[in-house]
Amino acid sequence: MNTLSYGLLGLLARRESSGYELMLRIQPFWQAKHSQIYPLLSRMEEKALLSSYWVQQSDKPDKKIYAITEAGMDKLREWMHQPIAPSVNKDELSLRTFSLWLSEIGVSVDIYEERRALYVEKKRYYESILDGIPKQKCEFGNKEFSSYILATKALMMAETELKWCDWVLDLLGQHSMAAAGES
Amino acid sequence: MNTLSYGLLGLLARRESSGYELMLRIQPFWQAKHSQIYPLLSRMEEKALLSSYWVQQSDKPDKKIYAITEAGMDKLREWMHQPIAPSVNKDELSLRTFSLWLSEIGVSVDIYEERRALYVEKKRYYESILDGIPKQKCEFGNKEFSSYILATKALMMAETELKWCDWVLDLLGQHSMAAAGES
DNA sequence: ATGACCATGTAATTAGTTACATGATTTG
DNA sequence: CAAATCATGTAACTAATTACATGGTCAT
Repeated sequence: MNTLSYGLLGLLARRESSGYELMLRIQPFWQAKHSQIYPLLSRMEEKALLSSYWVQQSDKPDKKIYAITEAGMDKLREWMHQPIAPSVNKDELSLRTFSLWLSEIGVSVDIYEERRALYVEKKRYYESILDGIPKQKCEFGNKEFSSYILATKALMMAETELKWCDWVLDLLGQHSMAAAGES
Repeated sequence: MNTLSYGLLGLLARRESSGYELMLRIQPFWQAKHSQIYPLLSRMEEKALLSSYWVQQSDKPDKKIYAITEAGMDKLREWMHQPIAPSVNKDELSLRTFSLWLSEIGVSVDIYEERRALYVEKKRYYESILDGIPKQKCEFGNKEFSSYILATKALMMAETELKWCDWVLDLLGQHSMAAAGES
């Protein structure tokens, strides 16, 4: 049982979902493709941590709905007492930034403008998520509490990254102006 | 050539290093173990992107120093014009937080206290890194500029995560007090 | 003496991506 | 009419981790 499996159990402990839906639901926390999730769900069902049934749909393809079993809930509760691995971040932009001295300023500006737009979008997304969470339920013990603090974190992080992009773009702008003044 | 390889080229474009040192230097941007880096370096040397020589040491084990070749620099410069992949973040704490409603409050407090300590340490680390960068060199075009903006980002992110931990711990504290008042 | 740091490497396994395969419906 | 969304799955490959293997120095 890897971390992703426990993540899927956690999602299914809230509500049953299709593999496709689970793939979408887990994206904010753990980026995994459907080709990794489908075989995992099969193996978890073999171990009786999940059960499933097919739902016929007329307009869309049929779907297989997974639900967590009591054995699955036990596994999930067990996991809650295990040590937590430190986060793994793999950001190509950081590696690229490290070699920025090899780039022209115009190319650099484009890079951070692009990232900036991404974080503006992300910020809007998490703001809308937070709007959808009823605040009176945001207390420890409720499922909404988790969603609330996670969405808040994602929003805070997006805001910080956005601020950083703006700051970098400002530094790059200053440099361009100084270069223009010198010529 | 994967992203990690280009990251290693970027590090070596600044200064030559041993595999062990590269493993340490790349950690802030890309978490990779020595067992992944050593074979990669070998393959990059085979492709003539790197050259190497052994340095005898008396007190410590001998080491193999890698340097980037002109072909390696060309590859690196080429990469600078390629599209940048979005960042991948895999944080077990997020998955765990999602299932927090299954935990007791004491266990939850411990989890965020632990993470808090980690970010306090991280904040201190990046503050010391920033102290070590001469500010007059922090302009676009210098190698120091990259280090400066990357360390600033890491500091900003650590501060945000720290703020979030404090906020969560405050919410958990409020809950404990409310529970005590009710009893 | 126990563990951490330095230093390099390989072998076995698991995790994750890309590509293949299918096919209807909706939106621009 | 092209692209995106919904929906499931497998096959081939690459990336990454864990474990094995060695061995000296230094600090607690």
